[in-house]
Amino acid sequence: MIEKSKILLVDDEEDILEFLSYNLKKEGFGIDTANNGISALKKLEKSKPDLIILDVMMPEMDGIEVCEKIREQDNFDDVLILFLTARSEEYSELAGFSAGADDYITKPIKPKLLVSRVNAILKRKRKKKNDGPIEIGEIQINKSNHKLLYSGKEIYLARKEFNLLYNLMTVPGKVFTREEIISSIWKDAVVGDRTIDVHIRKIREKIGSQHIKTIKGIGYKFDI
Amino acid sequence: MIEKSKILLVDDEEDILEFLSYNLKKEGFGIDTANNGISALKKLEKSKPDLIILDVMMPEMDGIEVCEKIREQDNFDDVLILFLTARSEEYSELAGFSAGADDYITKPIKPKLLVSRVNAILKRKRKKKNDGPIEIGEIQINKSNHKLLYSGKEIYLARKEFNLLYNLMTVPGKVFTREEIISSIWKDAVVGDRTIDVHIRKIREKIGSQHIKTIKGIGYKFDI
DNA sequence: TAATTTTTTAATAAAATGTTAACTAATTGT
DNA sequence: ACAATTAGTTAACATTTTATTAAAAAATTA
Repeated sequence: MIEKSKILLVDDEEDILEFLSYNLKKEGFGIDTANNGISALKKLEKSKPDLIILDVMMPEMDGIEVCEKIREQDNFDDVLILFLTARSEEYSELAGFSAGADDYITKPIKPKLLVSRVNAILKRKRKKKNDGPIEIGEIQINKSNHKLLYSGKEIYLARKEFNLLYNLMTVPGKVFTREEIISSIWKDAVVGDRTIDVHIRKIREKIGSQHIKTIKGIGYKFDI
Repeated sequence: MIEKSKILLVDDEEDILEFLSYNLKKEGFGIDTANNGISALKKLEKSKPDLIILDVMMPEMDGIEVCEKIREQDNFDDVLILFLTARSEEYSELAGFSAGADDYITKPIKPKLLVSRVNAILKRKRKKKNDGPIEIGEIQINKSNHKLLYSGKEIYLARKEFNLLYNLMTVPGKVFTREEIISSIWKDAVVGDRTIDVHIRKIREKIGSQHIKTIKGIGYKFDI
C-alpha cells in the first residue's frame, strides 16, 4: 500500500486554509497547516511533508521568501513546493521558479483542479525519487538510505562527501567540472574551489584513490 | 546531406493537425500524426520521431501526462517535446517543463514562429548530440569523459593537447591554420607559433605521427 | 550549553601543464 | 645550391592547478 502523502498548507487566511484542508483531506492526504511563514518553517522538521502549498501573498514573510528559506536547508531539497497566487499578482512565475517552486495554482482555486494538480505533482515525485542504489565494481552507493558499501563493508561518509561521490557515480566516466559539482551540491551557498578538493581528499581517504580521478584543468570523474 | 527530421504531431483537433502538418511539410520535415495520447504512445516505436509536438489540452490523457509517460520510457529520453498551449490555459509553463518538456508554443500558432521554433530546437539537439565521441580509425576521442582511446588503450592527454587534438578531429582531413587553432584554443591569451608546435609534438609522441600531418606554410590536419 | 562532528577556508607544498627561447632541421623559391 | 622561410626539438622556467595541512567556523548532537 502506498502511504498517504503529507501536505503542509501555509496561508494567512483562515478560510483558505480550511477550504484547502477540506478538499485535500477528502482525498486522503495528511494535512498540516501553518498561518505564516515562520510557523511553517518551524513545523517542517516534525511534519516532514511531501508537499508544501504556499500562498505567495502573506504578511511578514511572503511565500517566495519562505520557499527560499526552505531550499536553503539541505535536508529539504526534495520537498515539493506549490505556490498559490492570485492571477493579478505581480509576482512572476519566474520569481517563483527561481526561488525553487515546482508548480503553482492561481486563485480562485477550483477544487477539482487543485486535487488533480496535487496528484500529478506527487506522482511525478514518486517517479523521480526512485533513486535506486548505484553499483560500480565493489562500490555500492544508495541515496535512499544514505549508505555506502565498499566490498560489502559499510563506510560512513558525511553528507557533503556522500553527495559529491553520489554525483560523480551517477555518470561513471564523465568528467564533472568544478562548476557542475558546485551547482549540484551547493544550491545556494558560495564555496571556493579548494573546498571540493578537501572533500575529494576525504572521500579518497575512505575508498582509496583508484576510482576518483583528477583531470587537471577540468575536474574529477569516477572511473571504474 | 542532412537527413530530414521526423516530427510527431499530437492533437485531438483535426484542423490543427492539418495546419501544423501543412506548414511543417512545406519545410521538408517528415510528419506523422496522432489524435490522442494513447495513439501517440503507440506510434512512438515505429515512428521514432526527433520531435513531438503535443497539445496540452486533450480529452482522456492530457499532454503533460503523455509527456511524463514518454519520459518514463528510457529509450525515448532524448526525443524532444514541444508543448502547444492556449495562453489562457490553467496549465503553467512550469508544469510542462517539470514534466520534461523542452519548449512550448502558445496558441494561436503563427506559422513562421512555429517553423523557426522547431528549427531552433532541432538545431539545439543536433549540437548537443555532437558532443559524443569521435571515432576515426583506431582512435576514439571523447570530450565528455576527456578520454582518448588508441586501439582500445587509454592515453592521457593534458588539457591543451586534448583540446588541440579534439579540434583537429572534429573535421578530419581539413587543414587548420595556426590562426584557427589559436583562436579556438587560446580564447584570450597570446601565444607564439612555437607553442603549437610543442603541443603537436607532444601529441605525436603519444599517438604517433601518422595521423597528424603538417601542411607547411598553412597549418596541421588530422588524417585518416 | 558543551561536546562533537562536519564543513569551509587559508596557507603552503607539490605536481603538472604551458610557454618560451635558442637552436636545429627541413623545405621552398630563385 | 643557397638564402630565406617555416617547422621541429629540447630544456629551462613560469604559470596554473591540485593536494595537503591545520585551524577556524558552522552545524549537529548529547
